[in-house]
Amino acid sequence: MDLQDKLNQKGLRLTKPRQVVMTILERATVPLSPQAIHQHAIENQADIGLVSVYRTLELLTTMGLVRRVHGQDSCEGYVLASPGHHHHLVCRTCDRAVEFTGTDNLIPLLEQLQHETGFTVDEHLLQLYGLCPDCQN
Amino acid sequence: MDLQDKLNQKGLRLTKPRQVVMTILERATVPLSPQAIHQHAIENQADIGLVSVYRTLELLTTMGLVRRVHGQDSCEGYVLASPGHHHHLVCRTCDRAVEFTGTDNLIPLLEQLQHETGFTVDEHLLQLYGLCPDCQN
DNA sequence: TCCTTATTGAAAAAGATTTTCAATAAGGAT
DNA sequence: ATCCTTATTGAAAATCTTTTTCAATAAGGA
Ligand SMILES: [Mn+2]
Ligand SMILES: [Mn+2]
Ligand SMILES: [Zn+2]
Ligand SMILES: [Zn+2]
Repeated sequence: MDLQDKLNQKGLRLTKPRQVVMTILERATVPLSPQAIHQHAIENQADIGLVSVYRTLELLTTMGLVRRVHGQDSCEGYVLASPGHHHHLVCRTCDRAVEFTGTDNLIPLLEQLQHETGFTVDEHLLQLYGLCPDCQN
Repeated sequence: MDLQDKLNQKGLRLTKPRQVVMTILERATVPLSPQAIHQHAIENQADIGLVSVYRTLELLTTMGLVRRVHGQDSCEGYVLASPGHHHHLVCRTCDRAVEFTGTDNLIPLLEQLQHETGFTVDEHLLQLYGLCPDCQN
């Protein structure tokens, strides 16, 4: 089922801005801010408004097609999200982000914490930072 | 070594805004935004400027005394950071945040990823979200 | 092709953060 | 205790980011 169907199914429409944002994110190797996405669009002769970039990112995020990546200091930007449980490993120098599959490494920790704190834990944010092969020299 | 010394050591000074921000964070149970901190200050008759709150948060963060906590959607705010390796468990309803000690649960995952991706991994961001005991009803 | 209405984009409004700069005060030196 | 240097403050302005409004447009089902 492609983007068109996923949208139409909910009474939503496949529009130029939505296609453009999606394509840009598909090609990106680093998390992109709304501004950066807008810039890319303009450079590719795709004349869409910044407002629509914001609106599209919000939509795609709630649809689970896009994920927000947090930087160490400020919030970095948005990346395409594969379906399922994933996290990101981000290069501190060039910002390149690779996705990795969530494991159950955390389960013992979660259980211990639920026990100790009385909290229930149902979501987590895990991001790793380091240097990509190219940036290690 | 107290805050005074830590600052003086670097040629920096212990000022009213810095004391006030630190005190407010010490008393807080939820991550606070710069605005929220400023508001607290005013309510406590401590007449400091919002600009200084920003500057102080940046300073305390680079000194490692304060940590920025990311929300699930937007960036939440700042909390006091105990020295050492810690993470936060945040209540999705009332925002209460409890700190927990970093464990070595992640080590196998890190090693596997370094191997598979060629990245070196030296930092990570881990935050857990759930419901605190009070908010479970 | 027509019709409904979701969506767009320009402009304005609202909010958040940073820069500037003269006035102030921290704290080492005398 | 008093000076002196200079780090720091805070008001205002500048800048940047995000949201709201609303008339014009264009998806896409009929
Ligand atoms: Mn963030
Ligand atoms: Mn996970
Ligand atoms: Zn890199
Ligand atoms: Zn709670």
